[in-house]
Amino acid sequence: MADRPSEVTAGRASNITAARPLNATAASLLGFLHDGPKTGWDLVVTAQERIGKFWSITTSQVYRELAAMERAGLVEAGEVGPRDRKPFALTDAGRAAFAEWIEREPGPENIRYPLLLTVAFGRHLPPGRLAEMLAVHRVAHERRLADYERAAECGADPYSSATLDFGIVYERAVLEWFDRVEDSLGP
Amino acid sequence: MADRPSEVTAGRASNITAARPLNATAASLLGFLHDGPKTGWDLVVTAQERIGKFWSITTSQVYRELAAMERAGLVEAGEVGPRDRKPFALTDAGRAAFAEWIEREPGPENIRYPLLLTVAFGRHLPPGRLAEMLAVHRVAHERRLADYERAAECGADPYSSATLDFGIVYERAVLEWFDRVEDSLGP
DNA sequence: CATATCATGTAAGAGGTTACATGATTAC
DNA sequence: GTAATCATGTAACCTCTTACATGATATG
Repeated sequence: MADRPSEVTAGRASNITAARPLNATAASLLGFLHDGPKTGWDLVVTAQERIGKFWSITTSQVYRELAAMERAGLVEAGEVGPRDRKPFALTDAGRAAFAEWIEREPGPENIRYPLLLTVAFGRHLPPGRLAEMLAVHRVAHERRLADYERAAECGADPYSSATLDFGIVYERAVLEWFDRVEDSLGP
Repeated sequence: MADRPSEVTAGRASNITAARPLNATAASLLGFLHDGPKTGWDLVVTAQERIGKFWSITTSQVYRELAAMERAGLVEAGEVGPRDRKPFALTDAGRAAFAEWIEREPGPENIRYPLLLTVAFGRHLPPGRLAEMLAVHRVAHERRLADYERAAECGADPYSSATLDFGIVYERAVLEWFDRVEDSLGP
């Protein structure tokens, strides 16, 4: 285990209090805890599987939010199990905080796609280099589409299907875009 | 004008040095400066117009990155004009830093769409409420698609067209998704 | 002369990433 | 026994957002 936190630079805590609305990442963790207690590790894995396509979460964040939510009384640590597994369970306050979060109007999406920046400034790049970059990203999207379509074959609950479907529709659109762009910027 | 920065808490400076590669936001600003000197304000407006669809930038960031890039010698302030307009021009070092940035492999995209989180946890919401939220977002996407299509009618250089085209393809895909989701989660 | 817009920025901190440290247990 | 993976976390830092402060100039 790492060093004890120094008093001076102890990791800036995530800002979770009763007064402020939850951030979406913390809320998601609470969401997953509705299915029963989970450890930080479990949550990382679950989040990656279930919302990783459109909401990336790192292990650092998970442990930080869990600690903050424990301080705020939204989750409760259970008994430490084998391999230091430390399960967290939802409290009533946590359930209430989640309910409040999910009632709120979801904010606007925000896409950050560095490749599009590169394309936007494409005139500063030899055409071949740009085509190369596009090709690299195209195969990544093809692969993802294939993964999603495979996942869609084994059915799931309607909510998971809906988000998976978003991924499929999105990836198809991006691939269509690659076709068009390779025509217009290629030769 | 605001208070002078205190020595203790002076705004954390953006970390731009010759040693590290530029961040994408700073690089974009340099990209726009290839068309001639611009003030912070100009850059905010230009960025919003040209890359705002897939790379949001705030005024705070612009002024901070400009200050950092000036310290690093990547841009040079010109004479202050009317209304305190302070134009910045690209230096040779800035041109070189941009060239280096755009040669790099662009990173993966990252989409964060809170609505999808809400859908993923939709079972915790009365169906009508979820439908309401979907409807709100649908009209936002319809509006954006219309804007993009209007913009596409007045042609532009191929690189701008390509990124605009991404927006169009994306918005159409999202609308298609709304159709499907309203079917599967609606009744 | 009042309001809108142009224009500059600071302060504070939330949220996210990267890199690291540590050790237990399972599978080969 | 050694490598992979499970599992917990800290430290450091960057990036981005929100809220605010300040004033000049154009427009009605």
